[in-house]
Amino acid sequence: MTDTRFDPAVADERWQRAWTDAGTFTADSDSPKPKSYILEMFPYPSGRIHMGHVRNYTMGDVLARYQKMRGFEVLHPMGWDAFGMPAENAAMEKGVHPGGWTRQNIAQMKAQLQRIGFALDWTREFATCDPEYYGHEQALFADLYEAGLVYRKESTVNWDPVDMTVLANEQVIDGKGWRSGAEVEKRKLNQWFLKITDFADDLLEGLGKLEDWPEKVRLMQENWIGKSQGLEFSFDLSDGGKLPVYTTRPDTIFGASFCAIAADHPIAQGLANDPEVAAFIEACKRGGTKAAEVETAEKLGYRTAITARHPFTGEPLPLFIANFVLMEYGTGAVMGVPGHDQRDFEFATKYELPILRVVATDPARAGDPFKGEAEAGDGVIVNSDFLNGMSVEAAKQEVITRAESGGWGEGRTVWRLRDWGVSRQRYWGTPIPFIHCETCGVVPVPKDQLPVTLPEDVSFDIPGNPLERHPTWKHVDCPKCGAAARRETDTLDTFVDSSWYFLRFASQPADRPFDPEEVAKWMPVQHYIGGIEHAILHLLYARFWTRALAQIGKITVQEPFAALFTQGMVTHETYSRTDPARGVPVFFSPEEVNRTSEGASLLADKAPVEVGRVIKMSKSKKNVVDPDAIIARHGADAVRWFMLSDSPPERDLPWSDAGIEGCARFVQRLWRLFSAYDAAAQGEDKALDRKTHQTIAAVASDIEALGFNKAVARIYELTGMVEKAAPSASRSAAIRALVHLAAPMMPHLAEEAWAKMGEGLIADAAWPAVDPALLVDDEVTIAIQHMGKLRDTVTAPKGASKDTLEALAMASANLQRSIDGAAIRKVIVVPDRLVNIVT
RNA sequence: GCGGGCGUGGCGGAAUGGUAGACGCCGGGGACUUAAAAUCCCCUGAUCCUCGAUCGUGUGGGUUCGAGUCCCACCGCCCGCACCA
Repeated sequence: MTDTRFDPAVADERWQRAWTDAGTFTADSDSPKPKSYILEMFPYPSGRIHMGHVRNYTMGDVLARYQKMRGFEVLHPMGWDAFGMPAENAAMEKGVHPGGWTRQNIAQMKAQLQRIGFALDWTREFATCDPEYYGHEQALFADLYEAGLVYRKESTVNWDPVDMTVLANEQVIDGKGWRSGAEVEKRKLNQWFLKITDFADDLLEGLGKLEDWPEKVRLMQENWIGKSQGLEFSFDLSDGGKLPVYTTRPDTIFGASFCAIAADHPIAQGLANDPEVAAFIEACKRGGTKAAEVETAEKLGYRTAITARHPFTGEPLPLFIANFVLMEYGTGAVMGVPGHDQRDFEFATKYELPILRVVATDPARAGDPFKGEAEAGDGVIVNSDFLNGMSVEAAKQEVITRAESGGWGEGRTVWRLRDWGVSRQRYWGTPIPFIHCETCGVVPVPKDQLPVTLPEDVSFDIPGNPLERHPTWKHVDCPKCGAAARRETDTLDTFVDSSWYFLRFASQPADRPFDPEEVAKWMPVQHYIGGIEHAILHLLYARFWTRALAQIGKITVQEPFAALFTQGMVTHETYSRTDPARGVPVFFSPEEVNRTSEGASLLADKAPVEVGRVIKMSKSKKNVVDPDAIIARHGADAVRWFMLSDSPPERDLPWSDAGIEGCARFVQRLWRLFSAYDAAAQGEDKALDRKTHQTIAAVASDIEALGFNKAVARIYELTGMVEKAAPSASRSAAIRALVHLAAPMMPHLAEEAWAKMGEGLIADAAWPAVDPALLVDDEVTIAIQHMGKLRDTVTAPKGASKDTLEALAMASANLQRSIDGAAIRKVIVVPDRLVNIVT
């Protein structure tokens, strides 16, 4: 072989075409092989692939290629989460159509992904904005409506009066619309909801079985679902009314010294004809909802003339309207127990209300004063009549039992999770397939009329929903009575689109969303890989949607993703200078900067720039490296190798020029080694055989555990050893093994090498078999310790007896010098490991 | 405030309670070359140094023959949630 350099510019494209032509990665549902479904979170088509995508998809790609080599029929698809606001923003800013803009972005990004050589089944590609896709989604939505899992209700939303649209909470910044900057209003609108709360218990329960999900994500979902158990009961009010409250601490009921209701509680509203009350309610509304504001906000209350009668003592408790009580949670009213709730403590201190101790560490301390804060911890109930001496847990039960038998309250489970509002006053989304008729009410669009497609002729020159003001689109006849009716102009939250796409990848008949039997062959997804930012919303919605479809009999699987992996971000240091006039940093991109080991300077003026922290690549900090440029320069395999090296996949990966250059060098180094392959070499090299087989086994288990950085390190080790080895049959076998080990990670290089030493495509080859006999060394290094400190090492045969090892150790001069004649009290021998002498 | 994670060389990081720093990057020295690139070899935690020794995994304790790893307390950084009764 004469090639001394591997040329990715030629090889990458050659093998990408070879895989496409052979249909290498086309998944066959009818294959008798065991199935493996590998999925990465599909991208939003923003226009460019970024390093985060490359890292995400490289990990999935290694798994997919490895699984294929292990004999699995692999489904590894790709598509586009194509609806959403950026397309409408582009339409407004550039005067382009959202559809055209999105399609163009998809074409660009697909070409980019193909240049990285991912083992994707492109025959299953789709975009959520394809009418074929969202039409099936509309059908599923209608099915869920029929099953009672979709409903409409009036709810309060964030309304941007300038853009004339509903905003998600995340789009409200300091009370203003993120685009328009206008003061956001609270509006009551009729909205579509999905009944996710029906599944709250099941979604929570299911988390316990997701053993291959990160603990962190499970906890985040658990907190989000927010199950709490307590007592709901009613106070009799002095004005003759009743006040239902909810508490998780019924055990502290004897410590209650006031009641408080939310500003938008009906009782507070009823008092609002008093101008003082009205003013207080207004003041509460003005209070910000931002985390920082909430934390520092003072507890404020308005004392009404009403009192509430304590259910056990009969004491009258003052009723306050308070700014810290939320109408959305529980009953919008609380009993205040200042001794054992920090908020109530602050409130009681300000308004000089009694602070009673009803829980103490032991009964003798029932009179202890509080030390400036509430005591929310466990203990024994005191100062509480019949509850005295009980544990907190027992007292909770006792109070609930008495309330239930007395008929004035009952045990209740309350969830933090709310039903999922899916209405968006937007154009670029799935039209909600319903028609509003004066006489028939809300009528689903008949299935044979789906999809309800988006009109093409829309304008974005003025704010608001283009569907709403389209001249003809919304005017339709009622499917039931035929009278003139109005089409729903809201579209679905794009999270709906991503809640079932993995099912459509598994099976895509034309006439139905998916085929249940086909889906059952592939689901659940074996490895789902994506960013931690989707820990709650997307992953919770997808789990819910899967359950909902199972409940209405569409599928049998309950959990969509058997294992979840959340990968770290790709980061880069930042380069900046402080603008002397405005005092703010001005950032420079890596291309504008000359980075040396000492520091960094701007290429333009040679003057230094400040090297900032290593943070996530972002346009605003200009610390972005474009994958295309890197691939053009170093080839796809070097980039893939970099993505897998060094950092554990769940942690952040700092990008560096030196790092990618090192990877490119290693690609060439491997190429030289592969080029030196000699099929005819003779002779055995037992040590190398051992190393080869140990490496094959270790790389396999590392990949299976997604420990790509460790697999990479082992490949480096074996490479080093093979390079130093003399020619032999063992060395040739090691080189062949290395091609296989490299194949999932550096597929183009591996194919190029395999073309010269093997048959067919390495992508189709089997993972090399391991000889168990070669996995164990016949010689081991034994550590010789004195008092646990290393004094010497010695080589011994594997499995040597304890006596042999002890004798070997005692013969060590270094050990004897350390012992220095002291009496030996104990000898610890760990076979094949160490000998420790205790004196 | 609540919940979670992480602290190991100049850097990214290895290490079933058993030789800390595998592997990579950076750096230093050398070989080859007219020269450079490429490649190859050696060194590279700190201190004292001749063998070798001492110290060393955020800090302080503890368990153990032996602790980066287990336990307790603390410090720092990062992430998520947050007036959820």
